[in-house]
Amino acid sequence: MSRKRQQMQSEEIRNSILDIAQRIISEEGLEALSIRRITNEMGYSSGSIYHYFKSKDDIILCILQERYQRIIKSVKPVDSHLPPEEIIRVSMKSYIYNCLEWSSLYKAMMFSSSPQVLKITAVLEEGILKNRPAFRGLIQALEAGISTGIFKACNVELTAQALWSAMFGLLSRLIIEQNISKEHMDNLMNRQLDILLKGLCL
Amino acid sequence: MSRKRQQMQSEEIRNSILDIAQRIISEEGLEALSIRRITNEMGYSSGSIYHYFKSKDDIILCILQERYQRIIKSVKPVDSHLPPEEIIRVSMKSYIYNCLEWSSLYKAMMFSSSPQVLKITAVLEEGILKNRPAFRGLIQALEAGISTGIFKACNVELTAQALWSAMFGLLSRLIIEQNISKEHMDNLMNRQLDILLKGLCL
Amino acid sequence: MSRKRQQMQSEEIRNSILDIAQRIISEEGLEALSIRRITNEMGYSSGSIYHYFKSKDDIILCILQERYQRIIKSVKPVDSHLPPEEIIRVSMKSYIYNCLEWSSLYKAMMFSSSPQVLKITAVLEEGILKNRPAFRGLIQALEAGISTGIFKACNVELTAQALWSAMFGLLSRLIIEQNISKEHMDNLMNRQLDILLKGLCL
Amino acid sequence: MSRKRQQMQSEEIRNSILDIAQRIISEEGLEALSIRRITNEMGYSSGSIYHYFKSKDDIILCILQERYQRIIKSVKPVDSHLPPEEIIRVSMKSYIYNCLEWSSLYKAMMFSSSPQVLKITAVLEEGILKNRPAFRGLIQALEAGISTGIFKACNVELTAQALWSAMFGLLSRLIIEQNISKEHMDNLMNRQLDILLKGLCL
DNA sequence: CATGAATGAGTTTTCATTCAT
DNA sequence: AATGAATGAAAACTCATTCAT
Repeated sequence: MSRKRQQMQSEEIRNSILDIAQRIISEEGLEALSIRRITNEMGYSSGSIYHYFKSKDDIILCILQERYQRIIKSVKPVDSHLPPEEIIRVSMKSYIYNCLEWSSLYKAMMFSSSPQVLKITAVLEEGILKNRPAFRGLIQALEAGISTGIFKACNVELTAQALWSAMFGLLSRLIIEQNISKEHMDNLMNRQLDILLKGLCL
Repeated sequence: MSRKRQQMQSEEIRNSILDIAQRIISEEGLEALSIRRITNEMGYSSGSIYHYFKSKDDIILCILQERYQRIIKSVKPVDSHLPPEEIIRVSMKSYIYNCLEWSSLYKAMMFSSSPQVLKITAVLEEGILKNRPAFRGLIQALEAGISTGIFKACNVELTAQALWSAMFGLLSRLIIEQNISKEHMDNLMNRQLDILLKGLCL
Repeated sequence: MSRKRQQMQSEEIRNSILDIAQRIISEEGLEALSIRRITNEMGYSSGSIYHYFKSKDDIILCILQERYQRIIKSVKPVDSHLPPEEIIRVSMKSYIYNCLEWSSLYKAMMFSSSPQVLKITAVLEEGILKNRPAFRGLIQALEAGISTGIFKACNVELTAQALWSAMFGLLSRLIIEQNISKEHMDNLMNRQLDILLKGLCL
Repeated sequence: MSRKRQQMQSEEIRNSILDIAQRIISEEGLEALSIRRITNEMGYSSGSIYHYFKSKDDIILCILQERYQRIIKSVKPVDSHLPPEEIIRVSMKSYIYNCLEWSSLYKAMMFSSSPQVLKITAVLEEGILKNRPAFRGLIQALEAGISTGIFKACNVELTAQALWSAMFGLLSRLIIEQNISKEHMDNLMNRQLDILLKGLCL
């Protein structure tokens, strides 16, 4: 009984460490993350964190793996009755806005070449998109667009990779350059989407 | 005579500092760069670096200006008699291949949000492309395409930003994911360029 | 038990830091104080001081608050039934003798223009004497003298500042010049006080 | 011939070192003085200063000895036909204003307990004022005041020391506390002088 | 399980001084 | 006489990690 309770507590503490660490990374970037800050905010002593994680790197990895996916999943699903172009346009913009809110974490994740992280984030490899639920919507929209004769027939995976990379490039620059006005952001997104969607058509 | 010789040596030492710094940045990222590491690798005391550079930031800036731009400038110019579409296609592919060869340095620079670095690398801000010689070719091609009636009329800067960001996204993923085959790379580039160029047309 | 013991130790270490710092300041001045010197003399690593104080400035502030004020407060209170002139004369002489015993620390503190130090030591600013308990006696004596018709009516704060500065000047020279005989010291103090007190009268 | 000229130059360079050092101390304080700054401002290399002075401390000492007296001497002489009270009042205010303009240098000099400096600055010792030309005016005014029956008979040297120390105290605090308004400064000086001069009278 | 003291290596920068040239 | 490269010690501060308690 008390063991179970302790286990629960232990799990909770682990989670609260991750929560705090995630918040620090999101708000102030990876460089601002320190063991001291986490433990201070928890009201714990600095040594205690080593009961739950074996190193700082371990914490970071856990956040990337356990938390990042929440962000991706939190992108609101788009009404699938809309025309395919509209689905692509809306979902991409929604993805961008969503990730901009977690930009530090997104950046840490998406710019990492660590094999463990790439297991989750890689998208360019051939055949990989089957394992990426987040791409399902995009692929279905492309297929729908092709079958309804709006889009030109094509290699759907390759096209999804090309499209997503384009949007990823814009999102990345928005995150990196930091000071782009909301208005200009919209212009950039719209212009890029106009080009991409026009480019898909017959 | 000996004065001249000293100057030579001085210049050589300055360069070797930049070499070492560049290597560290390329191999381990900007954050891994420290004065101590540079001087240790040179067998110098840490203070001596201040004979050659007035601060760490100064070193970084020099690498940006003296080294990074070499990479950008080493992109072969494209025959300007080609049709605009062709110019865009060829120069973008050439840019990608070129940067892939210096991928570590390129990554360190293009993914940095340091204000100094952004002074050189930022591209999204409104009106900024006038100061980016590297974009001259792209902008001229767009204008040429519009005036010859191949491309639809548009805001040229905005379009250049959208196009370049798209390509930057693909290039970034190629660098980050590392293991993409040459063949698939080409397919991705071609597919993206097909979409983008088609998207520009009337 | 052991917790309590640890706390004791902790308090002792904190005090020994302050002791060492105070000694360095007294013997060699504020500028000679460095974290390294303190920790070296303690046989500790330089970082460890940050367990006890959050910065060097914090240490200085503590010395000011915990140590310097002891000196000021150790000035024996003067029997308030004495005539105001006598109160001023006795308390000023007592202040001088007292501070001469801690002359190095007094000098280090009173000659410092560091903002932190001035927070505690400044006296000339208009309206500041309300916050200086050490001046209460002087001010009360002045007010008493005025109301009993011995002293001429005047701006009491301004007068207190002028009087105290005069005495401070003599004390400072006594500390700086070092070699003044006890007898001559007394002559100087008495002569200055005679002038000052005569100067206050109607 | 050329040797003489070289000697001249050598002397000139020495002086220009002192000039620059004095200016730095006056404008920014002793802590701001560095060999590098001096040589940079002269357009010389850092090593060259050691041909003219054997150390930084040597430079500081020379400034204190060779330059300080200029400041003291630059106090404008007061019209000796004025009444003694007026002479004392005017010359003390003039001394204060003068020294406030060179406050860093004055502070460095007057707060030093170095024997070499004290040879020049000491004033409290018995019998010492005979050797202090700067005190001649004050002593003469006191004697005049006594012989004309305005001031009470007294030990003139002791009185001069007491008066000067009082003024020195106010001046010191003005220098140390830094932020006193011109208006309040005047009030303080006037109040102190009122007390002191009244205190001298019969 | 938790503490908190302690370390030791790390960060950038400054500076007086030396010395071969 | 002058240079300028180089040193080495110093400055304050940070931080992940260890470990006895």
